[in-house]
Amino acid sequence: MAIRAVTLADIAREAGTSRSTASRALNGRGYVSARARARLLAAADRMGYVPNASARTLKQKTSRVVGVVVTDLGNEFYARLAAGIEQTLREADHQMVLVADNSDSEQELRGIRTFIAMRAAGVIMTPANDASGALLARHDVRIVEVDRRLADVPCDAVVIDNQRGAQDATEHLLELGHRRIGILAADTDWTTDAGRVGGYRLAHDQGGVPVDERLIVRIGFHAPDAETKIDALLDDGSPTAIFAANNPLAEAAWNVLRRRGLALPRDVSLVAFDDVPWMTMVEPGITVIAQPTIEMGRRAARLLLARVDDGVGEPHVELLQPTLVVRGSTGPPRPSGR
Amino acid sequence: MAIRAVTLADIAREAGTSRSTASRALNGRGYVSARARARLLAAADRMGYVPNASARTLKQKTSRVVGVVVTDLGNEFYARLAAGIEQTLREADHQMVLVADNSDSEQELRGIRTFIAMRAAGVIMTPANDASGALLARHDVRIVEVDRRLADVPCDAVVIDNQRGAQDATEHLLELGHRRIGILAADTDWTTDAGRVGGYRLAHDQGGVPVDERLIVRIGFHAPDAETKIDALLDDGSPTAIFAANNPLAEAAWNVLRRRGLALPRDVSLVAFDDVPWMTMVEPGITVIAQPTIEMGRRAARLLLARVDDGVGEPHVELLQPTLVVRGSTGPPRPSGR
DNA sequence: CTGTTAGCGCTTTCAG
DNA sequence: CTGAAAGCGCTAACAG
Repeated sequence: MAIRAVTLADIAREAGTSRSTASRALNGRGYVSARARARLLAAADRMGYVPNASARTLKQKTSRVVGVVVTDLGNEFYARLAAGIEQTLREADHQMVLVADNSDSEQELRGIRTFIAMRAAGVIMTPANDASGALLARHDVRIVEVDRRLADVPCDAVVIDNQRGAQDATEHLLELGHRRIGILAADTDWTTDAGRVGGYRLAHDQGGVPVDERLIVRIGFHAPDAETKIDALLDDGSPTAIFAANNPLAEAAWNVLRRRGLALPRDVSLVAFDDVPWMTMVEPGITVIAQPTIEMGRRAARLLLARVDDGVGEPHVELLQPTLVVRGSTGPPRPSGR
Repeated sequence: MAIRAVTLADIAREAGTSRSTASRALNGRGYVSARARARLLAAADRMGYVPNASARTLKQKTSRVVGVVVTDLGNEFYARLAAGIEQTLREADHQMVLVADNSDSEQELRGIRTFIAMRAAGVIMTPANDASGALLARHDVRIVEVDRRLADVPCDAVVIDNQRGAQDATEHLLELGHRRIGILAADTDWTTDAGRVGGYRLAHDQGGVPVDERLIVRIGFHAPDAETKIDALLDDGSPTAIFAANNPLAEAAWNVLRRRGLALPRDVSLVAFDDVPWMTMVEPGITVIAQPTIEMGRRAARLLLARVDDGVGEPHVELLQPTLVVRGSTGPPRPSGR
């Protein structure tokens, strides 16, 4: 239909001005007489003018695109993070180009390169690779890390207090009388898992309860054998409670417990890190360490936007506090022991 | 750090060739001697060359960006759709810029304009506004509609057979003996809701069961009064079964039933359109019309990619079949009646 | 096989 | 307040 896209030159000609004046009028910067502006605006509207973002980006050496990389869009947690980011970016008239990396460094790096190629205004990521930060910094693109920290260059971040949350969860269990608490954590070197395992240990230390290392189970992301490992924990570790340090592991644990016919909390107590919908719907509801996921996304976006405006400066790190929500899945251990 | 981004000219100079030759070497199209190519590639690598996407887009009048607009990223269904799209796009070395429109025409149009500005290779959307299609067509950008159809211009689409699914759900209930089946559908003019309500009616017609219009309840997206309307249905319509035509409505219905202490399926049967994780975790599990959501996203992306390569031609519409999965939430109505 | 040339559409000094 | 001019980085004829 459209023989040729309408350009600034077209509307300038139509309104009888130069391209420069047209540019000023349509962007609202620089002096333009009211009359000229009105004619230009009318012409643009009439001709259905849509500015060419590439041309502008080429000239200005920066775009309104923000690159976002998350681990897995199919995981409710990351989906909500992305939802918060998108919302805030949209309100600020920026665009989100979203890449999932399945926690694979190579995928992440490819995404990052694309963002550099697009002259992204900035990048928000749940990092998987500490080299990405340096690459981005070298190309002068701003970074905000969210959920976890990894970059070996200073950058903004918004994270949850993982240690505090895990400590709360563990103390809650300890107070109920549990002495053999299994912990299920992802098999990564991420700050999230380190913090959560750390909080678990700390609570034990402070409570004077020794930690049996067999109770600490690391399970890879998307590992097919998650349930097997949980079964093994149950068989060999005799835990009276389980702390699942992320929502897929909580789901796996819950499924194993159900399959084995173990009643919550009578036979085993369960606490999860990260609250997702099913946890309030099952009976009993799951006790959780809730995190403000969408809000984390929003804040990450705001931090990035601020950084883009203000340029360099001290890194801002926002540490949000998680909340222990006690529901029915936790209770005292069986008096009998085992 | 980087004083100035390294450009094609830099690496051409470094390798002692012209920019054109460098361009050919790095893109692998056109003749380049093996020696020149090797030198160029080495130089690019050494200097950390990242091509400038805007410059390329400006020249070629098209990018590798695909615009995607979904209704609500916070809804599991749309998140999975996006996940499937992203995965396929990534494998084909394209980028997804993702916008949520909250089923608001104005938001959608803004997104669309952005995509046009970016010279997107194409757009995939769960449409909310029939004007978007025309606008995109005018600017010569390819469209794939997913989940529902709306555009007033011919375009590719991948949708589920809503009528078939709803008919299956309703027949299942009818066969169990239900005669008063409530249906909860979104308050839209979308093909999804029309198809689902249509299938519900059709099953009744074919079964020779009259439909009481009071049993058909339309509830706006994100309506705060969803539960109120469901309560009203229960109070005034005396349904023995409820068919929730999308997953948020299923969740709302389930919550209302639980609050009122109604047992599934003894007091009321429940069927949902769209299978999400909680539906297998609650007790009893929810009988659903399952749709291959991630696969729908993948197919939409493949369709778009094919369209971008092949240019114009007959619209391809993929109609996927949903599956009835019977779980515990459906059973015969109470013999007593009410 | 390679280099020259000519833009793509926009913004931004800089004179007027 | 406005226009002329230059150029962002890349690609695509085209002529050698």
